[in-house]
Amino acid sequence: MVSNIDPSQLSERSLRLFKSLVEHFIEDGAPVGSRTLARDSKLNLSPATIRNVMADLEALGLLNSPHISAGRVPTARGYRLFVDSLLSVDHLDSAEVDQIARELAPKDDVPALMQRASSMLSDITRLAGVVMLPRPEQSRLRQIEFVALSARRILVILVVNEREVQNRIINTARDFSPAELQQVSNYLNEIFAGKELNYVRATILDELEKMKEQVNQSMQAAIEMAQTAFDAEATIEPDDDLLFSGQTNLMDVAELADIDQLKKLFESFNQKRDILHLLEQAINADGIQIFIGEESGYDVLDNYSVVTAPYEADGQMLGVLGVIGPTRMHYERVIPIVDLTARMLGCALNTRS
Amino acid sequence: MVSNIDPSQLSERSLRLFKSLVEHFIEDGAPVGSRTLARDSKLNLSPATIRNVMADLEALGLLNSPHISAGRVPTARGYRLFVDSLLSVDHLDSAEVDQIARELAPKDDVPALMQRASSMLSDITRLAGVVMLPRPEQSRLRQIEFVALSARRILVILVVNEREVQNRIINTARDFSPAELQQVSNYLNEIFAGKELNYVRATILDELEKMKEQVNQSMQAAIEMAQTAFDAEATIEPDDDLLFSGQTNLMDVAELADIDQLKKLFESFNQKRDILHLLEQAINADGIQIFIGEESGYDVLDNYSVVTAPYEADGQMLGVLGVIGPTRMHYERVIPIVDLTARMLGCALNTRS
DNA sequence: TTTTGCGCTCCCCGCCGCGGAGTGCTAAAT
DNA sequence: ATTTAGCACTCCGCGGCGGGGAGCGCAAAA
Repeated sequence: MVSNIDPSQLSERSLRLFKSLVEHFIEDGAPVGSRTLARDSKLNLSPATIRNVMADLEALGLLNSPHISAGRVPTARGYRLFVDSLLSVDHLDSAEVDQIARELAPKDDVPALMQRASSMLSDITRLAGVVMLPRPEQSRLRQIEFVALSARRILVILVVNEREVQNRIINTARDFSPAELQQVSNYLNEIFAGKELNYVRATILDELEKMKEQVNQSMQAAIEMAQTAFDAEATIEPDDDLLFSGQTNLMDVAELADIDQLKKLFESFNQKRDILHLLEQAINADGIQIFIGEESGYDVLDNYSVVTAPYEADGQMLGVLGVIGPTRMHYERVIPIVDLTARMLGCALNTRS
Repeated sequence: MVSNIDPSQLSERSLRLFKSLVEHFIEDGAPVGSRTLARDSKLNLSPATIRNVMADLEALGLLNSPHISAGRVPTARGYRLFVDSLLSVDHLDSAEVDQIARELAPKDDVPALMQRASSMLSDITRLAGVVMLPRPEQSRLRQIEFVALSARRILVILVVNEREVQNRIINTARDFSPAELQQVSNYLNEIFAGKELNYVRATILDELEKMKEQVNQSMQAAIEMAQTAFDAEATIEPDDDLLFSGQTNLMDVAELADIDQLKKLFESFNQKRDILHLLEQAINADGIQIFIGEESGYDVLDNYSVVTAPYEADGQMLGVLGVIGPTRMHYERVIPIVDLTARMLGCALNTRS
């Protein structure tokens, strides 16, 4: 990877011109020429001077021109400099703050909250929103409960990691009375509460098999039931831990990009893998992290930028959310929105006690 | 709506030519002219004759030409005649049958099964797949349970309609002991089990408010808790009862359609409303139903056809699934695939006792 | 160091003309 | 009475052409 530009290498004037150019390009999407820049930037300079400056900036890899006689366009490296050192972040107006606060009111369940966070991001920014759901690095079984639906259909409830609840219906070979169920769950909770779920799954078969001989007959059936329960649970892996929304917003903006590229992007949304990897890189960043164009390392994301922020609750990192849009996006608006959303979502998830 | 064409109005020859034309167009997507048709159809006719026939077919509204000197293209009405009276449905080869059977093996939970049905449809047909989930016409509360997570965080479990489980965490104003919780759930089950969920929600506030004065203090708190639980539940409505997949497949095929139209289509997938209405029309059809182009009545679906089939298990209609693609699709393949998938899915859902 | 002036490049757009594909019509053939 | 052949016509798509516009680099002047 090529090193980034240190802004102190450049004169004040170059920086101002560069900033002006990037802003201009973000606004119009058309290559910016020396004349326009001369007109719009406050500095009173002639186009020719500006051309010289631009040639220097191009030599540094901050700009390039699509054609010899077209204006200049920022490169990924250029955006990087812009974002890191030149950008003045917008102050969100209170209407927007209100909207975010309202949408993220902690009034209902976690998945719905995530969903709303994602669609809110895409609505406000008019780009694609994405939220990575809390992926439990390790799942500790907190509690297991059985509820009788009918004599032989039993609802198994697993509470994992404070927040997460999984449930599943199993069928048993014989009838169980509510009292028995209570007994079984007490028993299992005693043994397994606080244990790591994979460990539970890995060892439960052996362990229980051994115990089986030592306990009474009613307990044997119970043990078999537990085996069924955990075995079945093994298939439930939180695979869909990425929520997108507003993908269609990208169809407007991709005036530039052809449909093939768009298709590739959408497909990578569906497969989730690449985006997931990218977001995982961002989870340890403290605060906003931005991947610009080819920086991400995934070629579907060339020409796109991803603005992310991790969110945490109760002092624990939970996941990452963000926005995907063209490199040419209004960073000064998007950044504070993503930032605020992450913090608000954190609050909404906080000590839901 | 304009009446459809009765095939007996037309000569054998016209029908054969028409069929040949439609097949040709489905294959290439280019308007079909008299020369090509003369070459490819078995009938030994000169282009001139065929031109006459085509002019008649156009007068009937089965064909039209994009421009005066272009070939002919089938209209929606034309496709309708083709599909209803001329189409010979493919026999699926056993590999495909196997694939469908394998993917729909009833080995895990209902949502995952639906998801797989949808993505399988889109994979096999290379179009967009859609599955409408069983929408419970009415939700009867079967059972309610409380599980203490900590003293003030309580997991509420609602079992609805035999199959469905909803859960939700609420926070209480004061501590509850497990025994108390048991008491509360017994109490609520006694009153509300078997009642319709909307009714429960509608009346619970009043009812409980009245009772409140008559019971002891511990019960009062319990009642408040129940209010919280049901009130919160009110927001959980099975809204996501439509599963799409393979939307990106449509981006290849839409060579014809511009990106705006595609965007509108994708947006209507997201909003679900229109597609939902359309599928609801199909739920009472017995077997395959096809909406061709403008027939659907939704203008986002102009130029697209929807092939649907309802699926049922245990003798009860559960929902509808299908495929969305360009009007110019290989109906003879898509139809048996949708049909088989619906039947297989029905089997997989059958008596999941 | 900045500006002016100049020549040059390249894109964009409208225009033209042509070949190809296909049509409709009429008159001849079957 | 059909079917076919012939013909004139229409329309699309494409490539080439040319002018206008925007922009650049360079060199010489300020």
